[in-house]
Amino acid sequence: MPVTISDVARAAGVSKGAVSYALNGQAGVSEDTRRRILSTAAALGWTPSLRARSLSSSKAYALGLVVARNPRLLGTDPFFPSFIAGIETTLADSGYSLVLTVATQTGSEEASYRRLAHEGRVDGVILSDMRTDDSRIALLLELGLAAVTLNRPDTPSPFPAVCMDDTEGISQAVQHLVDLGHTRIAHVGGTQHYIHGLSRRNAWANTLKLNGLETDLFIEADFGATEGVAATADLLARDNAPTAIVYANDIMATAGQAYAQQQGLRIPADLSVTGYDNTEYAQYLNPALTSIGSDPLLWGSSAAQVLLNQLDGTHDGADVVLPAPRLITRGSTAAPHNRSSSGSK
Amino acid sequence: MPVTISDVARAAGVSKGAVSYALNGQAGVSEDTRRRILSTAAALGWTPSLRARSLSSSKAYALGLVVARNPRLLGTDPFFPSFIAGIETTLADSGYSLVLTVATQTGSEEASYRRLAHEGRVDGVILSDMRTDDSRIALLLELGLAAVTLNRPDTPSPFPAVCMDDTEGISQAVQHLVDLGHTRIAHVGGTQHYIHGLSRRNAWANTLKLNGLETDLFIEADFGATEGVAATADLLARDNAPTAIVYANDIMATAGQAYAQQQGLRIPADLSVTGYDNTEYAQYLNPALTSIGSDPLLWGSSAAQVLLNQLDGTHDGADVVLPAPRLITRGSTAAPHNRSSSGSK
DNA sequence: ATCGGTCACTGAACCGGTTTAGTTAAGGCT
DNA sequence: AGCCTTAACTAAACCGGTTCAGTGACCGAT
Repeated sequence: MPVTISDVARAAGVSKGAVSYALNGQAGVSEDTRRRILSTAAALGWTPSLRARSLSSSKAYALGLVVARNPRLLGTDPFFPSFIAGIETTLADSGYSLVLTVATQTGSEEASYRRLAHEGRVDGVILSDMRTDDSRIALLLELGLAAVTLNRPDTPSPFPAVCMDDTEGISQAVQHLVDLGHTRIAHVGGTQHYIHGLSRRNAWANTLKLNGLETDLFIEADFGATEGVAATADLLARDNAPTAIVYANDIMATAGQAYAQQQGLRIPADLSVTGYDNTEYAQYLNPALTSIGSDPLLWGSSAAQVLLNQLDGTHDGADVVLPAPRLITRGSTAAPHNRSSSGSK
Repeated sequence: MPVTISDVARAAGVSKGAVSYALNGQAGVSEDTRRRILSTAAALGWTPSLRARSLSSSKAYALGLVVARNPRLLGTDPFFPSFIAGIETTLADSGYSLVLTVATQTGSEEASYRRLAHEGRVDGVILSDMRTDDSRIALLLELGLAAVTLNRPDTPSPFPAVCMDDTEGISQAVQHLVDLGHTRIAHVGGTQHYIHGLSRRNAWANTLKLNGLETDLFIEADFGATEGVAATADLLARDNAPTAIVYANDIMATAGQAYAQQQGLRIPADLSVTGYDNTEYAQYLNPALTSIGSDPLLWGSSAAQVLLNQLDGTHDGADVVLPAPRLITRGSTAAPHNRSSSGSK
C-alpha cells in the first residue's frame, strides 16, 4: 500500500511539510488547508509510516515489559496475562504497541533492558516485580529510558509509581483469623527479595503484633507450588504447628492445602488457609479458598496510562494509588477445631 | 549514543556503502577491508540503528502474537506465559523482538492484525488457538503478512504449521479409563470452535468407539472453571451418570473435581477425572490430577524458529511435527468403585 | 508610505541506514 | 596491445517522514 506523504501532498497541492503540520496539529497551516489536507489524506487512505516517523522523530511508539521469571513458575502465575491484558486496553487506541521480553536466565534481564534501549525498540518500560534495592532503577537511568514502577520502590526513584497496596489484604486476612480465635497463624511468604514478598510478610507480622501474638511461624518460599508444599510440611511438623496459614499467593495455598489434606488434616477444621490473588480456580477448590482479590487488569491499564502521559509530558509526576485488594472469605477459613493455648505461653 | 554509520565510515576511511556491505556480509568489499571496517565499528561501539534499518529495508525485525481471549480466562491458562517464554528463547539472540497484542473484545482481533500489518510493526505473526474455518488465514493473505500456525488448520493454508498432536494424549486417557473398567466415560470439551477443542472431542469419541462404547456423554464448555463446573453438574445429574470424566483442560478438571467432591463423591472411587496441560498445580491437588503434559515452551520456540526461517527464506515449507504430549497418571483415576453394566445396554 | 511582525507555506536538510549506478584498477584472454 | 570481465569501492539516490530556514503576502502601527 504505497501511498506516502508525498502522494498526499501532491494530491492536495501542498508541500510535504504542510501535510506533516496538518497531520500533527501543529501551527503552520490554516484551518482550511488543514481540513483539506486531512480529507485528501483520508480519501487516499493514507496513514503515516510508523518506520519513517520513528526514524525522524527518534521515537519507537512502543512500550516494553521485561518479565523475569523462572519459566516453571511463569505458567502458574495468573498475574501477568491479566496485567498484560490491562496494558493492552490502554494501548489499544494510542498508536503504541507492547514489546514483551521474557528473561528466563538470570543475567539476561539486564541484557534485555539494554537491548530494548540500545535498539530503540521502546520509549519506556513498565517495571513489575519490584525488588528490594532494585538495580533496574539505576540501569534505566543510565539507559535513559522512561519508566513506571509497580508500587514505589524502597530506594529513591525518579519514576512515577502506580501503587496497589498489598498489606491491607494480608492484614485483613490475619485479623480475620485472629477474630476466629486462631493464635498460631503462620505465613508462607514469597521471595523476600521482592518488595511484595517482603511487605506481605511485614503486614502479617505487624497485624500479629497488634494482637499480641508471636511472629515466629514464618517460612520463605518462591511463590511456586513445590516450595509451598515444602514450607507447609515444615510448619505442620513443628511442635507448635499453626492452626492457620496465610500464604503469599493462591498457588502455594492450593498446594499447601492439598498437602495438609493428604496428611489427614481437615480444612478448615484442623487448619485454616488463605491465599492471595483470588485466582479463578480459588472458588472451585475444595474447600473454596479464602483469598485476596487483586486487580491486575486495572493495574496494567493504569501503569500504561501513566507511562504514556509521562512520555508526552502530561503526567504531573505524582504516584497513582489504586484501591487496595480486599479479603474474600470462603470455606478454607474457620474457627480452630480444638482450641489450644497461645504458642508462646 | 550518537555513533552512526557515517562515523564508522569516516573512521575507517571508506564510504557508508562499504560499511553497510561489510556489516551485512555482502559482496562489495575485500576480506581485509571488511575486517578493518568491522573492527573500527567495534572500537567505536557502533550498532546499526534499528529504525534506520527498518525504514530502508522495509522490515520490522519483530514478530507478532495476537492473543484473543476472554480476559477472565486469560489469567488461568498456563499455556500462554510458557508459550511466550518459548518464543523468547528463540528470539533472544536473533535481533527480533516480540510484539504482543491482547484482543479482549470480539472484533478487535482482526483490527489487531490489521494494525500490526498496516503499521508495519511486525514481519510475521504466530497464529495460535486455530479455529475451524479460521478467517485469519485469508486475512493474513490479504495483509501480506508471513505466519506460522499452531497445528495445521482445517482449511487450505499456505503457511507452515508447527504441530503438536493433542489427540494421542486424550486417546491414552480414554484407553486408560477403559482399561480400568470404566464404561461410561464422559468428555467435557473446550470450545468446539477451536480445532484443539474439536480434535480432543474426536479423539475421545474415536477411542470410545474403538472399544465399543457409547459417545453420548459429551458437553461443550469454554475451557473455564465456571462452565467446567456447570458441565460436571449436568453430567452427574443424568440417569446414566459417568464414572469417569475426561476434561479438555486442567482448569475444568480441577473445578469439576472439586464440585464432585462437594456433592459427596469420592475421587477416584466414585468418579475418575483427567485433565489436560499438566499444570504445575495438578500434582498438588487432592487427589493429584491425572493429566496430559503438553510442552508449550517447546512449541513456542519451534514456532518462532520456523517463522524466522520462513522470513529469511531458509524454511523448506514442510510442517514441523513435535512429539505428542503423553498421559501422566496420578491419583484422580482408578477403577470404578461399584461396577455397573454398560450404559447403553 | 514605510517598517516590523505574524501567518501560511515551501524547499531542502535531516534521521541513519540500504541499494543502485558508476568509477577505477587489475587481471585474463586472444 | 587491445578488449572484456570482474572485484572493490564511491557517490548519490532512496526509504517516508519531521523540522528548520526562508519567502511572500498581509496586517497594523508609526
